[in-house]
Amino acid sequence: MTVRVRFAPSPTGFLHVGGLRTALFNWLFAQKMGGTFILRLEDTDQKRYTPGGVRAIVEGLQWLGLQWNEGPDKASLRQMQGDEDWAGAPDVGGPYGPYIQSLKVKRHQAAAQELIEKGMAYRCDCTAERLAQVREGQKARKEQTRYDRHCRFKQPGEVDPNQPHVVRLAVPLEGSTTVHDLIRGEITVDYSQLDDFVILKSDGFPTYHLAAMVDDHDMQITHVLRGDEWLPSLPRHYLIYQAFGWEPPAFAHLPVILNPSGKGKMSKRKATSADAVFVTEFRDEGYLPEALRNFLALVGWAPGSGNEQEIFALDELIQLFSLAHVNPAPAAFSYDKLDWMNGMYIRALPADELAKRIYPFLIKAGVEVDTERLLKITPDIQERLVTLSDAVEATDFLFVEDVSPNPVQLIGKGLTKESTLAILKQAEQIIDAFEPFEAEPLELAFRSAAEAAGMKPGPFFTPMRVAVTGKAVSPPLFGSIVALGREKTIARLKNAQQLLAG
RNA sequence: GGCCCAUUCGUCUAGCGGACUAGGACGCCGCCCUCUCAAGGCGGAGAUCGCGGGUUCGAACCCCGCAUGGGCCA
Repeated sequence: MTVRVRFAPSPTGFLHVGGLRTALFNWLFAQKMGGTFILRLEDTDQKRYTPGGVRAIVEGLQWLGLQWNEGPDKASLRQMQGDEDWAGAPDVGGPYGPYIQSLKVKRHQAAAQELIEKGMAYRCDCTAERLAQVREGQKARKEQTRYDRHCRFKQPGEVDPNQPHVVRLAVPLEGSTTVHDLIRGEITVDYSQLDDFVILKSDGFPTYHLAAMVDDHDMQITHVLRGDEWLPSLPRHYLIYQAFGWEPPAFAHLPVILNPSGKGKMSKRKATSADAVFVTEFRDEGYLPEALRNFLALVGWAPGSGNEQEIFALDELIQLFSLAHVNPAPAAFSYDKLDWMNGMYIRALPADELAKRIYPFLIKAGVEVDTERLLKITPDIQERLVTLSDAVEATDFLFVEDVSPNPVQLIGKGLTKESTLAILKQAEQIIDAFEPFEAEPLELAFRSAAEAAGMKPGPFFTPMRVAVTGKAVSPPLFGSIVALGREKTIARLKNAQQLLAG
């Protein structure tokens, strides 16, 4: 049997890193097993739907390179609440559609009906007031609050199907069930812990429990890899499969991702405002998708067996991935390590490719980019970038008319105004006619100049650096000068001299 | 409150009964390299394997309690 897995997010408007990680593991597992990766939109809970939610999911997955084999087509996307439709909308489709939960409500209702007929579920018309009363009585007696199964033993027809009611699953009154998790092993739960939970709400919509199980079955899902927060409801899900007489898929519950502090689930509210949580934020801050993907693969998973590698090409990741090496313990999200990894990926990029990726970040920052200069400086800033957006600050001096050096920085440590002026003047003269106008020969020339002046290169270069780039910390000086061009360099050297003299 | 899951350096992890003087990575510290900043190289500190009991000739590894953290439900 071929493996079929699914990623089934709610279109809430954002794709959270936790969700992305779940998607990644599903995708990796599918690739590894030569299986099918399915995208399904779980939009049944109307409250959680926000316009643009589908888009956030689609773009997030595509950005990371997680293409699905089956999923919503354009027509059903258009039918969906909110009339989701945009130019880049995916049109994947597949034989087990629709892949949008709200479009299957009829199917879910029929499924509930089927269970009623089988005697595995029943209609319940208990009012909210009665339910509250029962709950309070239980509280007063310090019992577990749960539905008291009042309607379970009513005569057939006693609950009017045409009046508002819910449908509840008839949970076995005694005994226990053993559920299996691929990561944690067997878990036994006593039926007395479960109550007759609702599978169809009074508005006719299915609950998650019913809808997801029916859809998983309809789509012939073989492995459910989902967040660990679903583990407590696994017994209910087994019960639903049993009620229908279906064979349940294999389940694997992935550990949650915790805040960097390790306290509490990773969330926007708990994270420092600067910390990214949503996929779009990582993208906009200049993380490379391949770096985030590599990093995310390592939260909760490691190749194991003595393999200490951490940077993986995609095909290696697929090759090595295994559920057996998923760590069941929750893991804190380390921005430090992500930063390091992003830097590794940036340095591994060919320079022209890097320049291409940097370009949109400069444009977005309002920079008037001179492509030729960008191309020239890229190799010099490559090992200095943590994220792509760092390039804005690293290259700003190249794309403005003038810089405004700070006189205090201009006169470096151990220098005077006079000696600084002399250095700038000399620099101007050397650069004026220097050939070839390339970083290495320039550097050699200036090194001999420094030596002739009886100075170490560092202090000698400082006034030039500040004059040309406007700051004390910059990319390598001669690469910067070459990228800027002879004319502008000389103008800035003159400018700095004027600044000091005046 | 009930139930479920988890627990190895600050963090991510390797480890599946003897190979552990517990390995690697991020971060941190130091040195080297060096035109600033990085990157890179080398080295260092950092874990009585949450605690207590068992099982065993032998336990980070198996079992039981407890504690703590997390999650779900209310």
